[in-house]
This record gives sequence, structure tokens and C-alpha cells, in this order.
Amino acid sequence: MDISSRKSPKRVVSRARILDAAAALFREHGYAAVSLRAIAAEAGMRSGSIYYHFGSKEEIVTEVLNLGIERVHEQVSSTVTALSANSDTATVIRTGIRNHLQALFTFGAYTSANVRIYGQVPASVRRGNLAVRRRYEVLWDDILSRAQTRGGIRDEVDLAAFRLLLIGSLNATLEWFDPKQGRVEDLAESYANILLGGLLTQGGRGS
Amino acid sequence: MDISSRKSPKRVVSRARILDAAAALFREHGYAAVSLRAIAAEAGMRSGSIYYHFGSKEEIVTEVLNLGIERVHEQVSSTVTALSANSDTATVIRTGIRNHLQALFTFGAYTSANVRIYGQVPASVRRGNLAVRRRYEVLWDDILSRAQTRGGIRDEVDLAAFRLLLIGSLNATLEWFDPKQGRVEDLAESYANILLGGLLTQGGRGS
DNA sequence: TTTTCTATCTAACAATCGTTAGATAGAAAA
DNA sequence: TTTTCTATCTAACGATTGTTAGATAGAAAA
Repeated sequence: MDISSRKSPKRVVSRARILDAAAALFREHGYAAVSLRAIAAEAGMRSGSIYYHFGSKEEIVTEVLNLGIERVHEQVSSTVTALSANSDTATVIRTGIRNHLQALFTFGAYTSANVRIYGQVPASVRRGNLAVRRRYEVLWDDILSRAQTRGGIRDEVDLAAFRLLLIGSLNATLEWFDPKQGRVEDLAESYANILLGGLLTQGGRGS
Repeated sequence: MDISSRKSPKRVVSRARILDAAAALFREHGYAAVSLRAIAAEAGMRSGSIYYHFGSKEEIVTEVLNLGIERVHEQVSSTVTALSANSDTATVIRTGIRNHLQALFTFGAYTSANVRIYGQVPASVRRGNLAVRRRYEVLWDDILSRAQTRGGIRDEVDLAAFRLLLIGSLNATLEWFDPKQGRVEDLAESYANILLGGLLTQGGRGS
């Protein structure tokens, strides 16, 4: 019973099964439409047993929401940080975009549950998720302002607007892109091409 | 009792009140979380009375979803069509973006209900909304392919990806932009600037 | 005036909801 | 072996759900 020993593995496994089931069901049907009985059935137990692991339905959804963002944050943060210090702006942004999308689809149940149900969860749950969201926004704000300081980003670009446009458009891919139909890398390449170079021919004035 | 006479106005008014109430509540709490009793209360009647106007909850949500898209479609279609035939690509795209955003916030209850709950509504309801969605996508595909044919859009840009990125990022503004805090025209200007000209300085290779 | 129609109401239905209390089987600790 | 702990189960609670049937008041039509 040394202090840092692994806790009972069964506890951990059951908790994870409940969270996986909840994330998948929330994503598909929304928060209120999913009953604890449905989550329990998907996790292979009865609804009463869930209360051994979580105090309430709100506690479950809070954890699902946080995990969704934290996993994207970790992947983008670690891969962008790993780049050499003098990588050009295009490389940095491409890396961020690619890894955001890859994490989005790797942890698809949690991330798309987050995108879909955040707006319809009780206000107290939203508050519990705010700090985690904010931290991820700050990560991108840092990446972008550093690049603009170095002269890699056009002066006319409003960085706050760009960050919102970027994350909004990337998260929206969860609603239509199917990683079984196409490669996430190709999607990332295509999106980065548009966001970095823009739509128009020749310096902003097409025919 | 001539055939084209106006129907009893009360019927029309009550129907509209029910739809307005439903759209606002769906947007805020999601589809399943909103009871017919809550919709009825917001519309100033009792839940049983709703069945005089609609056959089921699904019939209500189907109409809310369709109205949300149709109103955006109408505004974008009419304003872009009204442009002179030789307007340059930047003007056409800017007009489309501005009017999509304006319609989004003018009919905010219906449009953001649509964005938020589409993914969590029964499959039969989603099917009833598909054709309306598809028509709006085709409108943008036509605008974009016409512009690319005329040479206004870079050849490397994947038009299908651009349309998805565009609509995804515009719709995502519903989650954070508050028309009481800032002007929709400024938001549109800022987004169009990024999407048309891109992020990078100098032809795609910043420092 | 009498009749018909319109729009709403009340009251109830079976089903399902989140949650709780208490029982229980097996594993771990003594 | 006996005791304690872990993780689950069963069964029930009051509240709420979408929906329906039938009553009703006022407006419109005859």
C-alpha cells in the first residue's frame, strides 16, 4: 500500500468505459436526450452503478468536455513546441492545423461531443469548462502573435478574428469529414493552403 | 370564401409564436431538453393546444430547421444575383459573406438552432432538412466555380474544401459573436479579408 | 337566432427520467 | 479462515415526458 501505487485497475477501466460511452452518446443525441440508463447499458452495467464512479450526470459531462479540449491542446502544443525555433510561419501554422485536425478525429467522440453539446449544457457545467477552453485559445494567440511580430503575417490580418475563424472552421469539419473516406493529412493540407494563401489570384484583386 | 382569401390570421399568428418559441428554446437547450410544455408556455398557451397547429414535436423542429436555412439562402441569393455581371471576384465573395452573416444574426433563433441541433435530431428529421441544405450548398458552389472559371480564384484552391471551410467558419460565429457588442459588417469585413487574401505576407512564404 | 367552425383548455395515459437506499458477490487484507 | 473493501445489482421514489380525448368559449356563417 505504498502511496504512489496503481489504484485498483478495475475502477479506472470502468470509469473510462462510462466516459467513452457518454461521449459517444452525447455526440450522437445531445446532452439531455441521453439517459444514464443508456450510458450504463453501453458501458455494460446498470444505471445505479454509475453513481459509484460519478456523483451526477453533470459530473460526467464536465469530464467529457474537458477531456475533449485537453487532448487537442496537448497534441498541438507538443508538436508546435518541437519545431526548430527558426521555422517559418507557414510551417508553424501548418503543423498546428494538421495536429488539431488529427487530434480532433483521433479522439472523435470527446471532441465532437464538445463541439456539439457545449452550447446546451447547464450553465454550471459550461463554467467548469471555461478555463480549459481559454487555455487552448491562449496557445493559438501566442503562436499567432509571435509569428506576426516576426513579420510572417500580413499586418491587415486581425489576429483575434483569425484565431476564431481558424478554430471554428477546423472544428466544423467534425460535421462532415469522414476519416474512413479520406486522409486527415490531405484535409489539413487543403485547409492550410486556403488559410495561408487566401482565395484570390494576385495580391487580393482577381478578375 | 373566395379561394385565395387570407386565412384566419389568428391561426397564422399562433403558429408563428410556437415556432419562434421553439427556435429560441432549441437554440438554448438542445432538442430533447425542450418540452412541449415549455414551448407552449413561451408561446402563451397550454401544451395540448400545440397539437391543433402541429402533428408532433418532430414536425415543429423540421420547420424550424428549414426556415433557418431558407432565410439565409434567400438573402445571399438575392444580393449576389443583384450584382452587376462583371463584378470582380472579391466583390462577389464579400457580398456573399456579408449577407450570410447578416441573415445569420437577423434570424438568430432559427439559424443557430439549426447549427446547434441538426446533429442531434432524429434521423427522419435530418432527412427532411437535407434537400434544403443541399440547395444552399449548390448556390455557393455555383458562385465559386463561376469565379474560378473567370480566373479570379487561385488554381490550387480546392473549391469543395473552400465552400466547407467558408460556411463552417461563418456559422461558427454564432457561438461567440454578439451583434450588440460589434457591427456585423465589421465582422464580415474582417473574415473576408482573411479568406480572400490569406494569412501570410508575400505570396505564401513569410519569415 | 341558430348553427357551425376555430382555437384553446383540462385532465389524464403509459413511459421514462435522475437519483437513492440497501442488498450482495467476489477480491483483498488480516 | 474471518473480516473488510470494492464494484456492482435490484427496486423503488417523485417528477416529467409526448401525446390524446373530450369539453368549451367565442367568432363566423346560415
